[in-house]
Amino acid sequence: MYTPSDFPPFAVTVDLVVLTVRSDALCALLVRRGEAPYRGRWALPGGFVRESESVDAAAARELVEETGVSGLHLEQLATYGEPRRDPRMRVVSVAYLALAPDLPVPVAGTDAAAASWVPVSEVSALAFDHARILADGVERARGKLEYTALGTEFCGSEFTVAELRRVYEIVWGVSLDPRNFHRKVTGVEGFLEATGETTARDGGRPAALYRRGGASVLYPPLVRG
Amino acid sequence: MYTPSDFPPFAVTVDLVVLTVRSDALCALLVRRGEAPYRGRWALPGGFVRESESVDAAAARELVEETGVSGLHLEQLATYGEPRRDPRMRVVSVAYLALAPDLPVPVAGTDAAAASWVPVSEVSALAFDHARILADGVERARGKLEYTALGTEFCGSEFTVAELRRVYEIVWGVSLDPRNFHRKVTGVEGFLEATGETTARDGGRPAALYRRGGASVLYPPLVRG
DNA sequence: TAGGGTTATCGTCAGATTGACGACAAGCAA
DNA sequence: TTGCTTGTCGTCAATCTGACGATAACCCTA
Repeated sequence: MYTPSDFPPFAVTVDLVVLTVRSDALCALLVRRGEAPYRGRWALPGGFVRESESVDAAAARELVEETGVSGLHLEQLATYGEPRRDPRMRVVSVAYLALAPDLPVPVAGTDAAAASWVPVSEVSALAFDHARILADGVERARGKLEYTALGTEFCGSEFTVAELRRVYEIVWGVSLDPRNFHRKVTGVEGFLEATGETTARDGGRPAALYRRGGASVLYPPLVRG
Repeated sequence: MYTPSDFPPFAVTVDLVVLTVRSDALCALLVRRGEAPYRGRWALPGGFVRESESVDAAAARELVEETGVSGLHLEQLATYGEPRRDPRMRVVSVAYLALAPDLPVPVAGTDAAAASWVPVSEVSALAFDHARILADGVERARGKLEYTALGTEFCGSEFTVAELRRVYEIVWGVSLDPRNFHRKVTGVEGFLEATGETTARDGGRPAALYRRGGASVLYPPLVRG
């Protein structure tokens, strides 16, 4: 009915673009490769999809393994399948984008020598085609902040409007008017949910604390700069 | 260095969601399967990725084979990799979205018994998980029309504002005010390029003909109904 | 050849949204 | 108490949107 020549065998992997905002910079989670090829180079975390798991499940599994945290937002980014992107064999990689709050130091994975948060502006010479995947992920994240409520994923469970604004400023690399930003995000139905509490952790007048609201799309969208 | 158990072999395929607007309906290109499994069922066109071609190239090749036309807009949609989505073996499928003008009758593919444009509202019982892939493609197309200039891809090389408006109305399933739509699309810089000619093919007063402009993103976006 | 029907295009106007920015509130430190 | 800092509310002009009136330019038919 069908023969092996009908479907050349591929290896299928997942690669993760995990982004966070910390120390006033947009950072990506990278691992240093412990094995050839590209031994010693920085790369995106990822791994082979197992025989009995879905591709999405493989991505979720790797994400928990790398960050030690579950429940993070995870979405498919794109699939990369150039014939020679891995020198060993034909590999098709499904990339995922995850947005995380400022997590503690990442866990060193099983097959990675080290894991670290690296500001995306300082990333250079990644293994394979991971530079392009990372760039695609950053661009997707920037776009997502405009018309979805995902900016809150970079914050903790409770946050102030100013903290959220700094996320936008850092991810987009622009500065936003605090008063207009405040009016906008508190005005969009379902974006933020007031907790009733305040905090003075940034000095100055105490700010109201909010939680993520139920809305996932923002209409009208926020606008960059 | 590595053993077969590290990377279980997968078959990798591409599936195409090819959409067009014809006879006042949003239609998808479907083929009737000539082989098991799902023999006789409608399915999305697609096929195996060859050993020496990239996944993107495989999608482009299939698109030309199925439509007989090259140069259509083609973009990655998503990748589907549930373990049992193909009963024969583990298959990961990369789906692509293509938008086409009203093409002549599609060409019957090599391994498909028949190919046809089917209104998406009348599609039922597709093979594999193709119903979900088609739904994802339609939803993506609807969204793309809001903030990109891709609506023009459904039109021929020259078209009137009213023809473009009907595309939006059919894809979104809403009705739009002709006067406001006209103001909007002719006002966005780079969206439409006047040819200087007119046509009266719809009866009534002759309408100005336009070509696609260079813009790919629409700012501000169009809004659904 | 004068209407009447149809579609295209321009104009108007009120309401909503945006961007720039003034003003005041509420904490901390000297 | 005086500043300094950050948060929040208000104002105002410019712009955009949605609803819709009016006119233009073709076809058809009487």
